Amino acid sequence: MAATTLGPHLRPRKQPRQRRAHETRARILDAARRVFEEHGYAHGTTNRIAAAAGLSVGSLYQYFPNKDAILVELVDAHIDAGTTAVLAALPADPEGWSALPLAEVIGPVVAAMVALHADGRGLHRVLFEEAPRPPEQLARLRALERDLAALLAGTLAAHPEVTAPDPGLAARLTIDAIESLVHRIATDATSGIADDVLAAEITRLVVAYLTA
Amino acid sequence: MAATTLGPHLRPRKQPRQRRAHETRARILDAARRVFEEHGYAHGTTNRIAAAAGLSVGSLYQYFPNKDAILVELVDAHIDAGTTAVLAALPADPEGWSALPLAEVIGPVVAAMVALHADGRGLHRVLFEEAPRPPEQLARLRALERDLAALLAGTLAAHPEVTAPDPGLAARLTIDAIESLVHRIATDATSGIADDVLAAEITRLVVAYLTA
DNA sequence: GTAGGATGCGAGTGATCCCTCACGTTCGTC
DNA sequence: GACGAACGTGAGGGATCACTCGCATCCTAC
Repeated sequence: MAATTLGPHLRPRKQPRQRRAHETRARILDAARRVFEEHGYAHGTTNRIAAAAGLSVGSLYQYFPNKDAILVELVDAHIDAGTTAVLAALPADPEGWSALPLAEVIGPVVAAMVALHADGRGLHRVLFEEAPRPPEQLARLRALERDLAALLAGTLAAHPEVTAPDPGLAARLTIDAIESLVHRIATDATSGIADDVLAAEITRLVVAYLTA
Repeated sequence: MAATTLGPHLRPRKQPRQRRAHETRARILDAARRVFEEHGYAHGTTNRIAAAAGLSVGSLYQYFPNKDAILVELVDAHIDAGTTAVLAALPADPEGWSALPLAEVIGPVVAAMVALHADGRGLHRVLFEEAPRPPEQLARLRALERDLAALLAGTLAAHPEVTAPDPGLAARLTIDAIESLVHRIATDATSGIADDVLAAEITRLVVAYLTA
């Protein structure tokens, strides 16, 4: 769960030494979340973030070398939360996956993903679509998805319910379908679809696809 | 297929009277596509667009009142192309949909969507994710999706193969799944999945979901 | 209590970008 | 060929924004 390896231009200026400083750092990240959600990336200015944190810009730049470093930290936190949530939702023993009905493997993962996006709906759009992300972070995301796809492909190949002829392709589409549907619908506040209904329906979709 | 109804701040300054002017307008839109694709929205400056079109900024602003008006026109064109492609891919007679195997209704639509995104991969990301879209245009997109979902829901309810208990929800998820999977994978140049394979697999996914 | 480092401040700098405007060039018409 | 309208030009105004720097204030160790 290591964070993105940062170039020097994205590393914090100095390490906080006093408790006050740690709190200030947290206040900045919190404020950034609110400001980005409300104003979007372009209009989420560092001055606005500092003001929302009850600070001056100068202080903000003591903790983050530039605006994008704040963004990278928010995205990294979200990726970590997602990874943790998915791993926690999976059965502990990978060998046991084949013994469980497919819906009981997929269902909790989808539910975890939906829950992860239930709050801060607008923020996710900003972090993952609107804002430019540094190549290093994109690479990290890609690697994570690749690992997850490989893990899933192995599981699918071994699972008796699965009929998909190409487990690799099926794994890729499964992950993309879950991610993009969750992002698209759970992120849309006007969808009018309850989170649990959405999770159940996405699970139905994926299981149907894999066992067709 | 009317374009987005534009506020006065998005309407063109004047109508082209000479053929040269029409060509200039087209050159600007063409250049904008290339520039947005290469530089993204924020760095796709009007000066760069004008230069890429072999013009000066002043001329650009004779045809478009501001930068966003160019973007609106590009997005509108893409929406229109998508609507046309989907309608053309559907069987002419809506009554006949129930008589056809579901895969033969869904398949051509998916193939049309994939083809629509095969070129200008990066551009779609800029137009539909990165760039801020005016509310009027968002409303138009939503309305289109709502109409399409209603149309599809009716078809699903009448189709003998379909087992989904809630056709409205199923229609919504079907459309979102197709759109978001196409956007995510067809748009990703590094995916390594051939367009026809992708279309076939998305079709499999949707049909499996609807007939599970 | 006091020295020195850590933290906080905010007006200002330089850069970028959208858009305008005063003027030159080309086209269509008679 | 000459006149007016359509079209094209590009330097620069005005605004915004990321980021800096010189200084004030607070904290901690001795």
